[in-house]
Amino acid sequence: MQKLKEEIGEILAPLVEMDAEQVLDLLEIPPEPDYGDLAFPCFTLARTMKKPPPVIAHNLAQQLADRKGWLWDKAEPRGPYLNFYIAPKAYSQEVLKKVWAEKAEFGHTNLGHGANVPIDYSSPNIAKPFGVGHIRSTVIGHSLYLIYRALGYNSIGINHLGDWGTQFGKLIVAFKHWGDQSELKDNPVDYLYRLYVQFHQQAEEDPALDDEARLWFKKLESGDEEAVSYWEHFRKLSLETYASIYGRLGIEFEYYHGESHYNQMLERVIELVQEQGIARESEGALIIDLEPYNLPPVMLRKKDGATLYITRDLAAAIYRKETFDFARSLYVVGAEQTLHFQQLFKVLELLGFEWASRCAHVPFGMIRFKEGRMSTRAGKIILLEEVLERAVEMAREIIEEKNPDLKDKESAAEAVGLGAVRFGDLSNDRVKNIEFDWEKVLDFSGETAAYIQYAHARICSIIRKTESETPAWDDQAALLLEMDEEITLVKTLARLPEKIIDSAESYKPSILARYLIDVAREFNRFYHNCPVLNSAPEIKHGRLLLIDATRQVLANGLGLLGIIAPEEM
RNA sequence: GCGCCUGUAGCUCAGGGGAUAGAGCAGCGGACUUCUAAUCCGCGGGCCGGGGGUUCAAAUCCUCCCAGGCGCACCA
Repeated sequence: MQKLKEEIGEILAPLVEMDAEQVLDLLEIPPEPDYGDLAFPCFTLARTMKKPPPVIAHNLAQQLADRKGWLWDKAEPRGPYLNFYIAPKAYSQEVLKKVWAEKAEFGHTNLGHGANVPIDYSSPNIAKPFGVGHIRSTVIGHSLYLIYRALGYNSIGINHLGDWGTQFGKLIVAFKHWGDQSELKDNPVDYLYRLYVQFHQQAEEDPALDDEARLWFKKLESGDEEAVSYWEHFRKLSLETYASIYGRLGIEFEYYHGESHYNQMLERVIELVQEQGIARESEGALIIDLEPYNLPPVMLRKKDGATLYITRDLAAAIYRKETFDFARSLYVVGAEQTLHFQQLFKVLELLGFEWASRCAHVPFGMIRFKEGRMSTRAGKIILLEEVLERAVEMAREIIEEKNPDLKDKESAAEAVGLGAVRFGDLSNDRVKNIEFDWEKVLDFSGETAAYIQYAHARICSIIRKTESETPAWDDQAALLLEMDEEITLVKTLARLPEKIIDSAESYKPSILARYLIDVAREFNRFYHNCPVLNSAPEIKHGRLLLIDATRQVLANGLGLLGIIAPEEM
């Protein structure tokens, strides 16, 4: 907790001839609880003081021997470290009071001061089914959206739909050759997807189809009426299908600005690039050479005059800057596009935009089968809807078995099932690939969302059994906590604010997810060793305050992951 | 060929300069007349991919190698 650090910083700074701030930077959390709660390493002092670190630690401890602070009790040397031990009671009171006072705001800060942070996430390709692969950008992006909000930034969710490009040429060709209106109407995305797969199969044998597709995309770009009407039709039907998935997952966007949204700006981008003299013609195409920067060239316009993905991304980046004047602009897009973003940001820099450095690609690994990667084209894919459905069904079965009397089983099953899927994607470092495994998806034991939700539900259950819905604050009751399990839990709760900041700065919701597992684990230990309702009245009150704070931390944290914390399950 | 990412317990992964490298799963053994056993407690399990280097200190930083993944001009 910050207050404790500051207290120690002030005490220590004059003794080691450093600024309080420098001391704060050095303080670290020891690996073992036995080693205290905050450690000051003496290695860096060894040089200036010309003494071995353990001697320095020992001397400092002697100077502090008879002193203690409000939040710390004692300082002891251990090897090269000077370890500070918190004053458990005062510290508990301080932490619990803060959570009590801030409630749903605990962990939130106002680092952002309302600055805009557009976040590009989800961004599915229209007319392709929403596979499990797409859930990563969606849930990681949405969680970052919520986390930045909690830090006082004005997050702006942008769904950069893949609603433009050669694939529409392909779909138009496929539909003209083999399409059927009534099948399209019945199950649009699924049908378009089948056509898309069919196109790629046929194109293997008949490459002329690819040329035909390119031609149709070119027609689309030049506003050909027939092409545009196909495109509008496909787009509209796809969006309707996505809306139901987003609704179910509680995902929201400020803007559905797909690639097509930037069509009118493309000419301007090309002019801009030419004015800056960084582009040149090559084999009939317009390219920017990035060789001096060790990057492959960027193509802005094909020899047939059609634009590419990066042309639209340049327009989008400039549009976002002009519209939102962002503090940061985030792109939650798969790691396979790292090179694309390196090129994009480099071109922005070459155009003289100093804000290029405020754009960041937030990459993540792919979801793969044991046998290899998923492929939309080849039809090797698992639909997100199927995953969600099976996860919720599994949750339903477990609830039926464990808690048959539960009133609202359906909403609990929904929360647990969807939470499991989300958590699976959020809890590991995003840069790593994930191997898709039904057994793992459907396992709700151990380090899972259900583990956290279960702890939350247990707390709610205890509180429900007391007279009042939420325990009243009591300074004295909060001072009575002293069991190891209680103090460890308090210390863990105190870390929520820093974990939220760490998650935001590293763009890693997994940091928060892991932390919530720790909170739930410490709560479970407490739960098994410290009765709440059946303890002496003063102790009972203190413990109620403790579990209520735990409930709040779990709820706040899960909320930032986009996971619902049911009161019963 | 070049570039980026990853390699930690049987499996899935935390830890990303600092004290004795940690969880979950799987396995074995315990704990429900007591606040929800989706839980808890205990046991076994490791050349942190390999070599070299920087440092008082390396799983962590640098370098080379190996293995896997992903990219590298007319897809997104």
